[in-house]
Amino acid sequence: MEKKNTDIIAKKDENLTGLDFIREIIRNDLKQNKNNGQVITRFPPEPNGYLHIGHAKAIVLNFSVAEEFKGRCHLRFDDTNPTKEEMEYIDAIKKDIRWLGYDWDDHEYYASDYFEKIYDYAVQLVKKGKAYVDTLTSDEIREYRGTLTQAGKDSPYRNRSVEENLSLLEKMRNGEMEEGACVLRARIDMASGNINMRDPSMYRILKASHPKTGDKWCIYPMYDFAHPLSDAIESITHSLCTLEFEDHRPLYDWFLDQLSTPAHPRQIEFARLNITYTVLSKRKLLHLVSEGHVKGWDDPRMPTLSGLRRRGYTPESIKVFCNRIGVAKSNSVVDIALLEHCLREDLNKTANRVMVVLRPLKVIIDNYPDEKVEELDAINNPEDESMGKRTIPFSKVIYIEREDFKEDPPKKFFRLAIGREVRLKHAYYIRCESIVKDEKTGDIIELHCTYDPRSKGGWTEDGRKVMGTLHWVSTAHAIKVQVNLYDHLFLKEDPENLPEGSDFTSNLNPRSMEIIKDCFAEPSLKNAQVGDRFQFLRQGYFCLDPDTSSGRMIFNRIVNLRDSWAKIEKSILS
RNA sequence: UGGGGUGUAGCCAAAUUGGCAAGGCAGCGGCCUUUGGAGCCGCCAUCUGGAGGUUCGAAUCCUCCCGCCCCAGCCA
Repeated sequence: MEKKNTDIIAKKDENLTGLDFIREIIRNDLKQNKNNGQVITRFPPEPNGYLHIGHAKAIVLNFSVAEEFKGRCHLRFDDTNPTKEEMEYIDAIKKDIRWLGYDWDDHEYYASDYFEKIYDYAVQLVKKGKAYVDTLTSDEIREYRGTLTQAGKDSPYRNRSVEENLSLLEKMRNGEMEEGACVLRARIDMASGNINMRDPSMYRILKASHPKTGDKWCIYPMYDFAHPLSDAIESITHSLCTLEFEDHRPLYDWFLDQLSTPAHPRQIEFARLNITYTVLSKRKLLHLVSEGHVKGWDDPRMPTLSGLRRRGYTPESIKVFCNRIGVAKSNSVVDIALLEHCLREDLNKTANRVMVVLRPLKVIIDNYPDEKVEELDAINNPEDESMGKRTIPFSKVIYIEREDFKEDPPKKFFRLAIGREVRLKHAYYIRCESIVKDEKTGDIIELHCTYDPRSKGGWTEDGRKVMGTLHWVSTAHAIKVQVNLYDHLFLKEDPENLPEGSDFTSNLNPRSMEIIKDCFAEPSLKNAQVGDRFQFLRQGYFCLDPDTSSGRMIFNRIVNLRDSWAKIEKSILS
């Protein structure tokens, strides 16, 4: 038997608990057979900046709701303000949505596609006496609007005749009026407690060239007028937006009630996403880019989708995250640890393991033959055997991680120290016999070790217990690579939490990026392609950056591995 | 006495609409481990912003109080 839309269990990823309130509303609408059982949503970005993970929440919501209820989701650019919008952003937005894995077929629309229709609707309102041209200055309009606690008062031009309004509106459209000389206003109620209803502006004069319509128009509709009409023209059934538009809803409905449109979509508001240690406002992100605090919109530290992509985030992890945080109406701040958890969860299953030494310390294995090289077997991903195996060259001189040796090992440190034995992953047990220091600085230059030939592959039959396992790389075979270590862009959980007089950039983390130039990677990494993701054993997940050139590979750290030793170390210190 | 929202654990967030507080993250123990990764097991709200009330029974209903968020663009 065919499934009805209402039978669909949403949120496939999650347990079968209640639907979020939006899916609940839609299900009920469907039960009552509203909209002929159709569900059409839309994602309406303004092309004035890059998409960030907050938009991803809206994208995932709109597209997955549409899919779950067998409807569709439109992509519509809300391009009603040519002074801020650019083609560059349109292209970037499309690329980002596709990267997330969504497809809008041919339902790609622009509010500007509807400018003619929207204008006609405006004329209708004027004819009904529900809109008028106001020649008050913008300052005067603000004064007349009143305050939060005091009613506004009517503009002296509020009662112009329909004929005069019509001719004035036409003059606005024809470019016969100066920018700022007048606006078209809805005639609603200057005493409303809801300020949005105090005769809001519908059209303003902007003598600016538009990325799509060029110089065809010199008046542009305001969001509050264009949005409900665009939704209605596309027969959107559920228009999902963020909480700050809640008190615009009466206006949204007012316009649609006054006009006879093909549909009257239902606007539903949900809480926008906030994440700890992160700033998610286009204005602030633009500021970070334009003031050079980051290297661009796609800087791997940015929460933009292009930044996350370059950093190495998988689209899958972002979608899982968006589903896991839920959709509700209370303002919330999600712990960035949840995002990182979703990332690791995905990468753990999909990323090949390789060995890379970030801060090398030379180890000479005294009892290993000088010229001998062995090719040792290594599994690519212990989570998934089907990802295969590779070999790694082993020889007398290797690098290990500097922090894996300690002259004075603290309690619970079970890595290398003089007289101790550890396992080299996939290779042999080695014991540290002596160390060589720089006479002047006292720095450790190299370690002398011996290996146990019976421990080939990393184990022995005698059941000897070896606690530590280190990653390593053969010096003669290693390739030198650059590694960029990233950390949170902001020092404070809430970057907006500032002392009086300073701005959010004072909370920037000065150590959000650390570049390590001379790292040594196992030779198999030679074949890596830009965008490939790996787990550097015991270090974290890394992604080959597009700045990589033939002479220099650059890896971005996507996220570190959970590090329980770091916690132990911290508790020992305190 | 401006309007609109919202309060469930450190952070998100459910609770089939009055039936006895899911789940995830974080944290904490333990097991396991050729990654101090992963995995596995256990613990983590006598209680839903507060105070009253209705009821056999309240996070859900009523009353009052408190906190937090949004709105005074010719931005979206």
